[in-house]
Order: sequence, then C-alpha cells, then structure tokens
Amino acid sequence: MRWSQLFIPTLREDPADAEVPSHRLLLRAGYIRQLAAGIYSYLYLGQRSVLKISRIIREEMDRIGAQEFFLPAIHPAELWQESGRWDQLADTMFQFKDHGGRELCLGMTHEEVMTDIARGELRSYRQLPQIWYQIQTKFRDEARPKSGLMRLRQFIMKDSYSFDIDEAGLDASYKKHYDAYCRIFSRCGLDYQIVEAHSGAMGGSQSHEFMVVSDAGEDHIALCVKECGYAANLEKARSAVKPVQDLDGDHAPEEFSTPNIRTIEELVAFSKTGPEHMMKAVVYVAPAADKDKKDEVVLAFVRGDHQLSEAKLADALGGATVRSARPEEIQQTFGAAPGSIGPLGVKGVRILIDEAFRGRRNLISGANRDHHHIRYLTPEKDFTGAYHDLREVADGDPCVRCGRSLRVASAIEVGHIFKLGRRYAQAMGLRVLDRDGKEVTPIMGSYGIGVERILTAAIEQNHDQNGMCPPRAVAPFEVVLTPTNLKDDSIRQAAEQLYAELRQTGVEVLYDDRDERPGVKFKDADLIGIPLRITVGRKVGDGLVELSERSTGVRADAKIADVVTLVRSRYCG
RNA sequence: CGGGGCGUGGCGCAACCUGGUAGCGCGUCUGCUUUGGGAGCAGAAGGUUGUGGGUUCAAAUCCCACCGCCCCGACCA
Repeated sequence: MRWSQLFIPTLREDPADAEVPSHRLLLRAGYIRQLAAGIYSYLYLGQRSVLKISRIIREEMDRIGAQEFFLPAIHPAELWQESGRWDQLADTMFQFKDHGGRELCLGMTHEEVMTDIARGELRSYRQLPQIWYQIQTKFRDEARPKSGLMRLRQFIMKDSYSFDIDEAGLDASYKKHYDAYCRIFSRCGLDYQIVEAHSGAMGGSQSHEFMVVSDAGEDHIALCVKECGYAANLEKARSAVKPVQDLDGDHAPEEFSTPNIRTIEELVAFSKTGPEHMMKAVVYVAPAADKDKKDEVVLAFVRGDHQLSEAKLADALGGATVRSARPEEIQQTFGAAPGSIGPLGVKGVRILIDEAFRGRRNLISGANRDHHHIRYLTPEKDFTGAYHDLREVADGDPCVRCGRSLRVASAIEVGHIFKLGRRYAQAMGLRVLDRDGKEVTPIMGSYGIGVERILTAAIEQNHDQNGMCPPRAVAPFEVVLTPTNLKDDSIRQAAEQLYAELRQTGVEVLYDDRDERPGVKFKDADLIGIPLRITVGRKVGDGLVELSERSTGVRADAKIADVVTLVRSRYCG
C-alpha cells in the first residue's frame, strides 16, 4: 500500500485522555479513535491488526475441529430469562425495546444462543462432541470503561462452546482449547502466564486464565518465582504459612484492658506481641436471598498480618455475594464496636476461621467489649468455627507447592477457559439420548478470548519512547519501505522497484511514498511499529539499502539485489 | 454508584481568580528553499468557548441545571 493514499492520522503530541502506554500509542499511531466512553472506531491500521489476530485465532480453532458460526448480537429477552440471567446481569447488559415493545438486549456472551441452537438440533450422543465458536462483537454496559481497549463497552471476542456427553469428553474438549490457546498466544508473540482461575458465579469445576503480566492490567495473579510452575489468580491463589512459635502453656482465656486500641497495629504496639498471634475479626453480611428472610451476619478470622479475600469468603459461603458489615450492624450483633470483636460468647453468627489458625494456641482477639481484648485463646478448645482458606496471598508469601516466594503482579486477562457443567443445558432443556436410549443432559465448556486485549497486551509488552513495536504477527504490516527523498530519481526508481518486487513475493509492505522529509517518515514508522524498515537513501548509488529492526534497533546494509530474498527468508518467513 | 479532575479552531494548551467580545504551539492550505531522525522563510484559512437557563450595559470568565470525557474506588457472566 502507498502511504500517500492511506488514512494514517498520526499525532505528534500525546492525547490528553490517554494514560496507559497502549492507549496513548494506539491513538497517536492512528490505529483507533474514540467515539464514546469504552467505544472505539478501529481505523485502517487498527483493523489490519485486529484482522491478523482474528485470523490466527480462526486457524487455531479450526485446527482443533471447532466450527465457526456467526450469531446475532441482538437477543430476545426470553432467552436470557430462561437461563435466569436477564435480571442477574441487568446492570451490565444493554437492554431495550423494539417498536412493538418487545424486550431485547445486546449480547454480552452467547451461552444462551448456542444452547438454544443445540437444544433444537442435538438429539443423540452420536452427534457429540461438538465445538462451536464465533468471533463477534459483544456489548457490556461496564460501570467503568477504562484504559483504551483494555475495558470496553463494545469489544470483539472469540467465544467457543463445547458439548460433550460426559466428563471425560469435556476434559478432552477443555484440553484441546488449552492447547489451542497456547498456540494462539504464542503466535501472537505474547509472553503469557496460565493461571488457575476462580470460576465465579458462572459455576463450573475447572478454569484457567491466560494472563499477560503488565502494570496496565486490572487483574492480579500470584506466580511462583521459581520454576515450580505455580500460578493462580489472586482470587484463588493459596500460599503456605511459615510456622509460628506459640506461647506454651494451657492458659484459660483472659480479658485485658486495651484503652482506645482499635487496629491490629495499635494492638501490636500496646501488647508487644507480633500480629501473627492475633485473630483479626472481619464482619461480613450475606444479604438474604428472599425479602422475607434476614441478612446473615458472618464472622471471619484471619491472622493479624493477613488480608481477608472477599472472593474466598464468598466461596466459603457457597457463592453468596457479601458486603462488609456496617458499624451499627456490628454494634448490634456483638455489643461492641469494630476493633473489639472476638470469637467468645458469640451466638447465632456463623464463624469462619482461616486455615492458618489450625493447630495454633494462645492467641489474642477482641473481647466483644469496647476497649478490651482477650488473650490465651485457642481455637477448638475455647470456641469453634469452620476452617476455610480465607486469606489473600501477599507478595513474598511462601509458595504452596515449593515453598519459595510468590510474586503478586497485575495482569491483563487475554483468555479464559472453563468447564461450564450442565447449568445452561439443564436450565434450557438440552437433552440427548445416550447409548442406552436414555435422555441425558450434555455437559458444556465455555472458552473466551479478548481480541482487542491481545493487541493491547502486545503493545504494553512491546513499546519504547518512540512508539510501539508489536510482534510481527499482530503488526499491521511486515515491512515499511522508506525512500528518503523522492525527488532523487535513483532513490525513487529503486524504491518503486523494490515495492513492486516485495508485493509480488507476498510481503506485506507499506510504501512510504509521501513527499515528506526523512525525519518525519522515520518518526512515523517507529510510532506505528512496523517490524522492519527498508531505507532507500544515499547509498543507493552503491547498490545498497539499509534494513533496520524496529524492536532491537539493529541496522545493516544490504545489496538491493539481495534484499527481497533476504527479507523473505530472514524476516517474513 | 461514591470521590476527584477536565470540557476553548483537528491535536496540546493559555485567557477565567479580578467580566469588556478569544490567543499561543503543533497540524492544515499556497509559494519558494530544503531532504538520513518530527526543516526554514513568506502568506492564508479555520472557533455558536459542551448544552440550556440566570445575573449584567456587557459573560469563555460570575451563578444554577444538565450533558460528556478522564482518573481513583466499588462492581466486573
């Protein structure tokens, strides 16, 4: 393509609204323009990158035998009411009415539509397994879109769904996706991590997320610094605890005065005891499912130097959504203010204890009386509760698997696979006959990839002061051909000829035939991140051009006669 | 949804506090010169100052309401 005829609106200055590097560069390089919060137009370069990413995904999905569909973005409300998600997801779904008053929504995902097709057509175990996928625009009315293409209200997603007759079949479909995803992200040039994931309110038994470590990411993961391979989403990550030496002796619990002591920190200073000997009481409320029932107050304990994980607490309570209790609720339930809450004498409140307290003794906690705490508390002897893993892993905690340190990092979620189970199939009446002629409910898997997030992650991982340097697989062109001065006949002729030859041999080449000074062309080429530049300049008289690699900055002269072969073999093979 | 910030030619900003009819840089257009890292000179075009209302002789500027965008937090199948 001839640059002079293309629309590549590069910007010299940083746009005021862009903070993270990928957003800034996508705007500056003329890949995208914003239409509204979380809604972007993909211009020529952006669309080329998106198409290249989509093509890679398509190839790898086809390779595992997945079949591509194209499904509606507009869905009738009834479909989502059947699965129960119309109300459940009302806050993040674009819902609207047509002229006749019929309720519709823009699809945020396609479990319902896929399952609807399946229930109408799949009759026999002989038709299974099936893997169906699509690459489609999804819509979510995010409470807070942010960071360019990181969190969008309209975005492109590859989503696939597997239907199997039994668990073993699902395992196989899951494994196929796992492997396909590895190939996809590797081909896109991403340095990624696979982490065990929390399957969330969707249910499901097993789940992995494909994460790209980046400061711009909004997820948090824990990674073992050694090669034991442990990696998990922070919502699910576990850590070991270093053994703690408790105070010996068989003491009875003893209340003591702690005037104006409310925080663990103050208590540590006051009692001259380490926080690992304290039971931090955290009070939560699980709102009642029915309006007739009362909200349930729960009391959770984590070690003084640990943090409670709300996700784990919610899991321990069977997937309920929880909120922290208000001070007046705490006062009413325990007869004391937050900061003085403890396990003794508590009635009618569920008590959850973090695993880290197993086998511990002579601990300190609140006395349920203002300005008082209790020491010599021993779980199981003095009070009981259910043990659960409740604490959030902190940077530097020992790895559960190998005991080395865990690193907590922020990351971009580019893919997510999980075993859905039978929830949708059941709710929507998908049944097939098995070998014995008995009706059974197939088991499903659901697998997603965020297309824009691959682009975002690729840029977050690969950029410098001059612009982006995306991997070749996602860059909009493979080569930029840059004549330094088109008014010089020998330069122009050499460039024109190279352009023709490169195109002929199938190299994706962007020919910068603009009447601009060399500096402008170099800056633009660096900004938009074309992996290889061929500069046709002053050495053309000696039969030489210059090759320079965007990502490394390495430059070398090459004979004009050899360039096409060289480029094809070394750079665009 | 809570907190904070910002809306002025295409982009980045100034003028607002202290009211007097909008200015700078970049970009754009024309001409000449220049040509290996965002050129120089000369000339030119381009703005209902987010929207609506109010105060005033007079509003980008003061007041009220609304809309939009960004950031932090909550939320995130």
